[in-house]
Amino acid sequence: MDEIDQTIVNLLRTDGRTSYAELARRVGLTAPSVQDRVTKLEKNGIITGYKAVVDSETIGLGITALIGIIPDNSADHLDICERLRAIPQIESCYFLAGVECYQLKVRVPKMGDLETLIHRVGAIPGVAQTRTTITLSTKWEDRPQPVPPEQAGP
Amino acid sequence: MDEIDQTIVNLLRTDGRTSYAELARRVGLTAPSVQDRVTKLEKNGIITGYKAVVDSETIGLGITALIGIIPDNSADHLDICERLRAIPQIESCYFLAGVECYQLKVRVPKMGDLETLIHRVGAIPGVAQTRTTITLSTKWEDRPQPVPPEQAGP
DNA sequence: TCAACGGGTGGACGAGATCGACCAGACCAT
DNA sequence: ATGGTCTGGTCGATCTCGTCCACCCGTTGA
Repeated sequence: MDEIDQTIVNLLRTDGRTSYAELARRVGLTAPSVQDRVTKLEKNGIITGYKAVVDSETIGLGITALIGIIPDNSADHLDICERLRAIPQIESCYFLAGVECYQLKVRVPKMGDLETLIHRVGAIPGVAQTRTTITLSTKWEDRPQPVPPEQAGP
Repeated sequence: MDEIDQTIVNLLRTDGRTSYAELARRVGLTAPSVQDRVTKLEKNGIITGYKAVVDSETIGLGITALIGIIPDNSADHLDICERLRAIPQIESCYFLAGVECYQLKVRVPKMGDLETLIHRVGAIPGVAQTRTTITLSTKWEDRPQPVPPEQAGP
């Protein structure tokens, strides 16, 4: 993970479809060696995939909400996690340090779908309470910040 | 935005580097017509970009936190938003319906950086209070859900 | 009926991806 | 020093892919 790798990662994070030839031009290497580096970055789990970014509203997922979950004492977190994962509308799921020990980011087409979803989450065993907040607008999302310089080892 | 477009979008959301030739095979068209469709999807703002997905921890952004912002009455939201946007560590920013009218998702290398960041956000004019929650683990993030079927028009 | 049009196909050509062979420097044990 | 090995690069050949253009075919509307 040298400086060239960082540049490659930064380029791919802002445009995931950049060709190897183009990357090669940017970093001053040849295409095969860049391809080799990218393959290694993927193998080492640094690059875990590529995604098209889609405007949620225009594809009919106009409503975004954040749902906090407060568990009860008997909560089986493996089970909760598994059941949450089975709900496709939950796009992100964070395990938090706090009373609300999960936060979900969900997207649905209509308010009725959100209501259904909240009931479904609330019905999961171990979930004592949920707290939902509607997002009025997404200012921005998943903006890639540059890879920080490698910190010196111990 | 017919069924074929939906398939293309779903494929590109799960693998943004799928070639046109491969997409063509999947949807049963030829490469040029698929390319044409993708270009139109991009022009119409349905596909807004492509990103490599990177494992934050391995690139040195091991700490993820959620910061809620409670504004004071004098808050100038355009100004707040602009100042927040200038902070690179803020990867996402949602405007919420609630007391905490913004929620930020931030990533930093070390705890010290988070402290600095919280102070910086707290110092923005119009920000009365912040509430930070550390994420202990990210169960999953930005999982693409399939494009919902086009709802019937009015 | 005919022209225009949107959306598709097929072919041609240049650019890109990919593979193998080869090369240079770093490192290590002899 | 010397030779072996390893890593990471280049070069060149080949095959695929992207991209442009001409053409086709069903629909629409005058």
